[in-house]
Amino acid sequence: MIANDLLKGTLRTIVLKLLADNGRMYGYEITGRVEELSAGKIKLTFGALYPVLHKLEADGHIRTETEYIGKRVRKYYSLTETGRSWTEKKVDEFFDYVNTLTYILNPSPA
Amino acid sequence: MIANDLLKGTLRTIVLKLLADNGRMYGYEITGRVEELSAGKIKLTFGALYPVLHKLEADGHIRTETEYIGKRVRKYYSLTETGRSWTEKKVDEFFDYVNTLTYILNPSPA
DNA sequence: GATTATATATAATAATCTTATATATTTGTA
DNA sequence: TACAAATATATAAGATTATTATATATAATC
Repeated sequence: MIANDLLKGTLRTIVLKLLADNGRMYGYEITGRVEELSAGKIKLTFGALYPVLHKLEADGHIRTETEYIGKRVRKYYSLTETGRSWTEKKVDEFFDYVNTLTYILNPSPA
Repeated sequence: MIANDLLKGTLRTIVLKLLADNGRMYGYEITGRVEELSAGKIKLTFGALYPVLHKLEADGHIRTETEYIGKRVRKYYSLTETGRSWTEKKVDEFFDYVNTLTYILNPSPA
């Protein structure tokens, strides 16, 4: 498992990108997908996920639909229009930051 | 300037790596070097830097020497033995995390 | 003489993540 | 059929970490 302090700041971007790629997802599904895609290296806990989802919704980046599977409520999250363009921006920012840091952290830069 | 939320979790690693590459540095110098190496994209503020330096010192990863330049005190920070190996570990962890996230955030993964 | 750059540092606040807790349904197994 | 495990939501207390504001002082430049 990767040192979790690195997750900070990128969690939101991960969630946004997953929704962009998969249309709509529910919370439990998201944590599972992250664990799967990261080969178990990233564990996204609910205590971190739900505040992020609620914040994104409050900011208008995602919307929710509630469905019943039997008697159980399932809450689907999907991107809004603004959320979609914001996701692109966030992903670009991440790679931009990685390029900068790669330069700084590269083995013995002359 | 890069969205600063990405700085979280990596600030400590940046500081450690700079000290590994430059032997010893003082606070003001570190902020300048980060701005220089990142072409102004990363602004490391003092309010963030000093708590990190003091924490690293308290944890035994760095040590300090005080010198007088005229009447002005200058405090140099340098890595300890444990700090040096810890730096390598932290840098490796960063690149490991980047690889994982690059996979997740890559444009439309099938 | 005034401003800018150099140099340290703390405190209040905000944002974000971890860990613990609560609740309830569905499925699989012994 | 009873129990455990998996599915599914969510909040709250606490810890960590960064932002912004503030304080202090010297050296250099205009």
